[in-house]
Parts: sequence; C-alpha cells; structure tokens
Amino acid sequence: MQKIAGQTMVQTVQEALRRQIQDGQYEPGARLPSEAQLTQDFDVSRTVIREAIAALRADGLVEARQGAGVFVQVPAETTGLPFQNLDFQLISSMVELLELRTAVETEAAALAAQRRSPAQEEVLIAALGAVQQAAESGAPTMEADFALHLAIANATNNPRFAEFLTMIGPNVIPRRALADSSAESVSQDYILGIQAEHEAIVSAILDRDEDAAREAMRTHLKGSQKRYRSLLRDAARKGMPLS
Amino acid sequence: MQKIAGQTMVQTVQEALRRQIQDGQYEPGARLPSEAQLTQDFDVSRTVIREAIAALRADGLVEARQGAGVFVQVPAETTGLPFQNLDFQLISSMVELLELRTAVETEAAALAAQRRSPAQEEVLIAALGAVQQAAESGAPTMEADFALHLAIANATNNPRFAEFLTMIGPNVIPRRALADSSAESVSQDYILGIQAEHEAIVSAILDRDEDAAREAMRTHLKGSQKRYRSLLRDAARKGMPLS
DNA sequence: ATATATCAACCTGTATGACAGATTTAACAA
DNA sequence: TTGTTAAATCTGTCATACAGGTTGATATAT
Repeated sequence: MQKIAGQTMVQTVQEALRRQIQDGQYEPGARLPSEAQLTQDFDVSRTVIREAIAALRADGLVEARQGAGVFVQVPAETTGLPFQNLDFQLISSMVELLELRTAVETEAAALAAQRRSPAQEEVLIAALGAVQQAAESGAPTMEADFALHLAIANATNNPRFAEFLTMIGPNVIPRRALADSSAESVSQDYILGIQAEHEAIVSAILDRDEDAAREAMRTHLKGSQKRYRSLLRDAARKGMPLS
Repeated sequence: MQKIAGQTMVQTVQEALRRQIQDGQYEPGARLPSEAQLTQDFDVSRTVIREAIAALRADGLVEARQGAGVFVQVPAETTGLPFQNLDFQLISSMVELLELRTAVETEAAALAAQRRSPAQEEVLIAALGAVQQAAESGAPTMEADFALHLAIANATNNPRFAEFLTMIGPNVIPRRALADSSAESVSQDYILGIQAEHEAIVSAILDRDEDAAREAMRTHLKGSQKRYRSLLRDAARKGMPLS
C-alpha cells in the first residue's frame, strides 16, 4: 500500500477498507480478514490496521469481537445528516466536496449578481476586506474566507444557499494542505492569487454581471480543485502508484 | 480510568474525550493534551489513546497534525437536518429549493457527461425508459423522475452529489401542484415536454457533451422554476394572498 | 536592535514484540 | 455421538524504539 502525500497510512487504509465495504466486497455480517492478514495485504504494521479499524468502528461500519474477528455492520438507516462520513484530511474527500461546492457556489455568485441589495453589497466589501486583512497580517484566513463565501450565499436572497453552506461548514479547505509543498514565497503568491480571485468574484457581483460572477467563482473553486488534484499527481509522479 | 464491563478501554476513552469536547472543555481550535499526557490522565497505554483519537478523527471532531498536536475541529453546523423550515404548500419554498437543485444538478449533468461508465449509461437509459413508461400508462412519474435524476448524480462518480439529492429527494416537486390548474390535455402536453427535456439531458450525457448536458439540465430545471413562478403570478391575478 | 539560522525539546506516525483475554477449532475421552 | 479439554487463532493492551514534523529558545549575522 503506497503512501499518499499529505495523508497518513491510517487514513489510506481506512478509506480503502471503507470503499471495499461500500463496494460490496464484504457484505453486512461478513468477517473482515484478520488484523494479521491485513498487515500483509496492506504492507503496514498492526498499529495502522488497528487505528483504521477503530475509525471504521467509530463510524458504525464494523464491529470488532475479541477472539472472533471484525464484522461488517448492517448499515444503520441513513435518515440523518448527509456528509457525515467525511474525513476532512482525506484529499479525495475534499475534492468530492469541492466539486459539490463548486456547483452550488457558482450558481450562488450568479444569483447574487442578480439580486444583491445595497446593504448586502456593503457586507460583501467588508468581508473581502477582512480576508485581505487576515492575509496581510499572516493570520489564518479560513474564517474570513468562509464568511465571504457565506456573504455571497446570503446575497442570493434564497436562504437555501446559505443553509447549504452552513451545513458543509468551514472545515472545507484546510489551508496547510494546499500550501504544504512550497517555500514561503510561493505560499505568499498563492495567497495573493486567491485574493485576486476573490476580488474578481465580488467585482462581478457588484457590476451585476451574472455571467462574469459565475465564471469568476468557477475559476476560483476549479483552481482549488486543481491544487488538490496536483497533490495526488505529485505523489504519482514520485513513482508511487495510487491503488 | 476504570474499565467498563463489555466495553473496550478505547471506547471508554473515546467517549470521555468526546464528552469533554462537547461540554466545551476544549473549544474549537483548542489543542488536546499530548498523547503522552493523556496516557497519564487516563492511565492507559498510548495505543489506546491513539485508537480513541483515530475514532474522533474519523468522526471529524479533531484533526491531528504531526509534531504540533491534536486540535478540536470547528464543528460543522449540527442544527439537525437542513431545509426543515420549508412549507411545501408554499410555492416560494419550492422555488428556493429548485434554485439550489438547479445549481447542483446542472453541474452533475456536466460531470456525468465526463465520467459515466458504460454500466451507468445502461442505468440512465433504463431510468429514462421507466419515466416514459410511467407517463404513457398514466401512472405517477414522480418516483421514476427522481430515479432518473439520481442515476445522473450517481454517474458523476462523486458520492456527494447523490448524497445531496437523496437529502433533497423526499422534498421533490409534488406533481399535483404543477398540474392543478389545467385541463387534462394541457397536462399531457406538459408531460410530453418534460420527457423531451429528459431525453435531451440523457442524450448529451451519452454523447459526452458536457456543455450540452449542462445546458439541457439547466433548461429543464429553469423550466420548472418558470412553471412555479407562473403559479405565483396566476394566484396574484386571482387575488389570492400567498402567505 | 532586528532578522535569520540552528538546535533541542516535544509532538504525532509507524513498526515491532510481548502478553492478556476471548473465541473458534481440533483432538480426545466417555 | 456427545462432552470436555487443549491448541490455535483472534482482538485488546502494553512497552519500546525510531522516523519525521513542529515549536520555541538560542546563537549568529546584519
């Protein structure tokens, strides 16, 4: 089992086992291979296997019985909240969520361009300034970043957009994972580039240019997707297959 | 830390930590004690602590950063199921939801055009046929209609899209609300028109034409929005208050 | 005085070996 | 054939060691 950049082996194994279960390789009630067998299958230590299984157990996917084995649980009725089996440190989870976010926020930007009120314009400008200020002072920008995106959703004057964004929450772009491959100067370039993208979005909204707003937001979030995907590609280029 | 009968020490520690976080002992962003400290606090081995933290991490409560520590995540808004203050008799509520759906499903159609597998093509064609069959036999088309949209979401091969649609799904458009103002012949025209729109979507997806798929889905759902808005106008013309 | 580099201390991630307790399977006796 | 016991196999926990990453203090350069 090959290591994926920015991701622990526990997460890699956890996700692989989760996928095997969801793909039906192990039906509900079936017994997983023993820990000893899994250490060989995945070529990792027993510690990694145990921690991965602890994670699956916490999510209710498996049940471990001492002496007997680890068994796949009958899935609980999924009447609850969606997006609850996400591990925000998994790159693939982030890319998936980002694709969904891109769909929603692209349209939100266009609706905001059509519908925002003068008061909402003011909130947008203040939120943009707050991100910039955080960036310049070297403070974490995640909160200010999310507040700007939420202000755009609010400017649609359709509460469902803000409701969706609130549901997903601000844990969507861990900043470190995106900046991790660079020297500090590149990270600064990255922050400046993000800020330029934010400015283009807000500018198009203020101009009531719905198509430009849609395109600017798409560019911004496709850029984030691209940066995440490059993490995966970097790992592949280093000769590590991503099975 | 005392062992509880029938429960592993991992589970005991995991629950204790979860409770501490939820009780506010550690605020979002705060750092938990180190693993070494927690082994002392709970009088268990580091293995138990690590497995407990792996469980909390899988549930999104904490994030571990190598060398820095384990940090409490900002909770995703856990106010329960979103979209709960909707009154489905209110046309404006349906329009709001439809706008959000339009954002997501427009992008889903484009991704499905890029990514669908031959097996998923087969599912799409079958789902399209099922809607047509239901329409011809005068049966309700709502279920078949939803199944088609879900098949498209599945063909994105990003589970978040299907997850979103499943969440929204029970709130799908009640057909009666759209048909209620018409004679039977008009209702038939309406159904035929919807079917043509469905065919255009599936056709673009099978053709791998992402832009056409996006446009066909947008047209389809914008059409639904338009039809809902005309209900608003009709009601206003008849002097009926809409609250 | 300020900025930068270095290093030690501390942290999480992983591997390994050992032992405890529970379950399952195989062997043996009645 | 059935019941009992032992052996094998399994998960749960502990301890130790090393690797790699982060942080803060200290030394050095400007």
